[in-house]
Amino acid sequence: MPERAAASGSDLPPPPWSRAPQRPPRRRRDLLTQEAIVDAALAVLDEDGLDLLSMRHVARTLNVSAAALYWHIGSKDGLLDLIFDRVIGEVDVPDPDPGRWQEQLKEVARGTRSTILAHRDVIRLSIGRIPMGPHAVRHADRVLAILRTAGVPDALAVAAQQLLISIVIGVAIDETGGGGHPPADQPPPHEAAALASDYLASLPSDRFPHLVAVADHIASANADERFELLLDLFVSGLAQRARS
Amino acid sequence: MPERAAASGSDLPPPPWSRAPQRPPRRRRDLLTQEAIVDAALAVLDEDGLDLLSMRHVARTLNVSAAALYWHIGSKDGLLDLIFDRVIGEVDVPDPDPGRWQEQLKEVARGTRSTILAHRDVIRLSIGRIPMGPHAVRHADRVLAILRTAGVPDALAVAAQQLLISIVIGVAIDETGGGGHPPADQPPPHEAAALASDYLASLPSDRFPHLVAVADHIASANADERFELLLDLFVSGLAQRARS
DNA sequence: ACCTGAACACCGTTCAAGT
DNA sequence: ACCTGAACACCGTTCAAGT
Repeated sequence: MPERAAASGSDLPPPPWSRAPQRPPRRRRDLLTQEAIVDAALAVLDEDGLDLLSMRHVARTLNVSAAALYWHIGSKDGLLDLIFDRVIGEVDVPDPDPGRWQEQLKEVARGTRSTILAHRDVIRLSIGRIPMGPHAVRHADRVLAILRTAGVPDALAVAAQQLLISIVIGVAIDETGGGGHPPADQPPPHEAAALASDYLASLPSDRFPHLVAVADHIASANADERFELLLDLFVSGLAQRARS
Repeated sequence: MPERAAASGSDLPPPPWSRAPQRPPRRRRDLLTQEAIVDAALAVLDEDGLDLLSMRHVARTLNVSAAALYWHIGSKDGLLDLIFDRVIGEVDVPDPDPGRWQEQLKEVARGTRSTILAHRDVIRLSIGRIPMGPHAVRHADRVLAILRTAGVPDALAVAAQQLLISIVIGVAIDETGGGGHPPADQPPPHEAAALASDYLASLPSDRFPHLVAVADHIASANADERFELLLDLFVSGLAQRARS
């Protein structure tokens, strides 16, 4: 685990429609800081899931009244914005090495996937949030660096950078099916997979011939391999375009 | 818009860990039906968004007490399961035409994308839900039919079917950034895009040289084109694997 | 300047009681 | 069998009041 990228300081101009107030990092010897609140909230997110992430719960964690949080983070949405950017900061992107750009892209994708899986519910939180905090901006710049330094034309580089994220998120969503913090009473991941393929195999094969025929392939499907397959299709296809 | 696939009747065995009770479609001349509740809830989802989709709200829509819903759908999670499967049923999958399998895969992807964009918040609702209702099962079988009839080996077909969904969802999430039903006070989609690229262009170019350099490409990026690019990379790469 | 307590308008769900 | 009303334990947010 790399330490959180500290370079992108908070001295940037505020992104548009930002919902968290800009507060100096620490004034006196107060109990609360934006950072401390984000820490606590992220812990709740990881341990209890998004559904149990309430202002009151986070406040209880910090031995503070719920209303106290509002002075620092403005609103729950503001807090979620901060959490999102914090998590983005956890994935590190290598300095460009033009000869290895295809492999570097894959490394970024793998890193992104693994931090998503480390904070499974961040994916639900991220939907509808345009990533434009300091860490998000830094991340985008560094991925673009890999592509542009390798000679990928700008328009294609922009598309590739955005598609890469989409791909990783899409696959991660599929993988958290049944996993993550279940909405209610779902069984644990592997048991769910077993139940699922049992169910598929039990379906009437005259109505669903193909599904029943491949039920065992579904059961034995490996998420890592599938992800690598997609990365391969994407990156090698991209390289082909970049050449022409 | 095709009518909802009616073939997959409710005479299937219940999927594992189903959270909605199985109720006969309509007993007497009661006020409520599972179907009527799903209709109402889907309307609320489309018009007001997931955050405003509450049992009480749906019940108000139907001139019924909130508690009345529970007899029919068991829980809110059960209702969300039913909505999810209903929406899946809206995308239609063509009968296999082996000579055109690559184009058919793309058609399915485009159809899935457009029904997601027609029910933008369904994507948030879908996370963590394993699609295994009658419509989901039918959908999977028909996509597998296209692949297997074309001679794609089973293991690859299963991977391709799952990756195709992941890809579409991933791209759709990216597109609903700022759109959908905003968490709170975000600006409308195109205004948000303008604000975003203005912000990117305003960043210090010594710290984010690549991002600033391509800010205009980001502003003029076309979601449809990007989607088609990804489809092309995916499907043609897949065809290549299938041949070897 | 930073934080508390109480209040407002909501939630999902249960459960006795009605018909 | 189907539905209501009231209740329980929660929410996010605001706001006067304290220090």
